Amino acid sequence: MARLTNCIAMMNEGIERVSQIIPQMPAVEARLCRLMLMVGSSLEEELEFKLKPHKLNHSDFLTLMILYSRPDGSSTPGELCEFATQGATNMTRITNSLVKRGLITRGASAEDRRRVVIRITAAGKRFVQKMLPPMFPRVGAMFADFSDADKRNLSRLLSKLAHNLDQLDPGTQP
Amino acid sequence: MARLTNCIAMMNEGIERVSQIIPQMPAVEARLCRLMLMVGSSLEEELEFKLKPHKLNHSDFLTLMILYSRPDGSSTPGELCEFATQGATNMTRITNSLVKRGLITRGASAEDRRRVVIRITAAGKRFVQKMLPPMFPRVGAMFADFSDADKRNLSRLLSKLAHNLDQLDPGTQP
DNA sequence: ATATTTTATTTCACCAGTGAAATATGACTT
DNA sequence: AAGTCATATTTCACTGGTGAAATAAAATAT
Repeated sequence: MARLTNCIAMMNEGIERVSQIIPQMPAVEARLCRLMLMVGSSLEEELEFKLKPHKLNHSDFLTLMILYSRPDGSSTPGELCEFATQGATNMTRITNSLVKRGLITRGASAEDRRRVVIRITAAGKRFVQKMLPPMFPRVGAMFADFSDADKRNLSRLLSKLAHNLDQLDPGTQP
Repeated sequence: MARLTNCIAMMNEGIERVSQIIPQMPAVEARLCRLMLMVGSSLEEELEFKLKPHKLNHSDFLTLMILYSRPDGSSTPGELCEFATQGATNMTRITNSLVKRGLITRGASAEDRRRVVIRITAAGKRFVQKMLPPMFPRVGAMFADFSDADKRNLSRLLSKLAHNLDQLDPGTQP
């Protein structure tokens, strides 16, 4: 049975009831937030499902993909934290785990001894090149009935929301 | 500085580079997925930020809100798991924590002794009614520059994606 | 040249979440 | 009536994530 759409229907009912009790609640916006969070959770679950056979989780995968996408295949824990929206603590743990699997290496920085240089290995690159293609059909299938205009619209609306979230964020205000 | 939009820019570059190495990658769809995940993460962070003064996390809040929105203010752990997309293990922990704070109660079911009835308390209702209004301005601000058509479009596209995810999900296929 | 502040990463102890197993109960089959 | 299977929840041991503190190094101020 259709779980996510069911949950969405129940969420709609719940928001409807709460907005009757608290009429000043911005129900349309609250509902959009909730919908975003639910779809996001489901996307994450779908990604973790695809990664499971490779014994990777989302964070491992993202870290590896960031390194793979770099021209020189390297970065630092600090940069990886920023790109992957992870804490330093956790990036240490993630990189430890990937080093252990021989997918990346950890080295000293020539210009700053505080820094660590993380680099994807040849085995890591092969691992990514092997892992990605089987994921493509399901990624395509998620948007099977989206027109080009739909995709552009979704992109525009999400980017706009991202910009608004940046304006709000207390953590990044100067 | 604008963190999320910066990460998005870097993600765009990364996807561009990977799609040059692996031309058969559905880059548009991969980018939309990644964008969804990033915006979702940021929404979650924004929500956790709003909840922090109340010493609640997202799961506690959602569980409490589901109970608050029910006509009779009650549910079972099994139902709560379904609505909140949580495991049974974690729902035990979440409900234990909310019981401890006096926001909900745990009782026996009259018709099925395997079941537990979770009910929001008067204190829990007051807590919700006090907690929600200060959240409204920032919820509204997230969509400050969205037209009504934008909101309807976002809703339509997310619902469509949700439906596609349900079609894909191996966990719920009959 | 020295002291102070800032930055980068790791370690530690903890929190939120999970899968497997245990327990109790209800439904179904024989 | 008894046995088997399914359901609901909790417990246990673990994983992935966090904030605070520790450590080392670089930048800045004096």
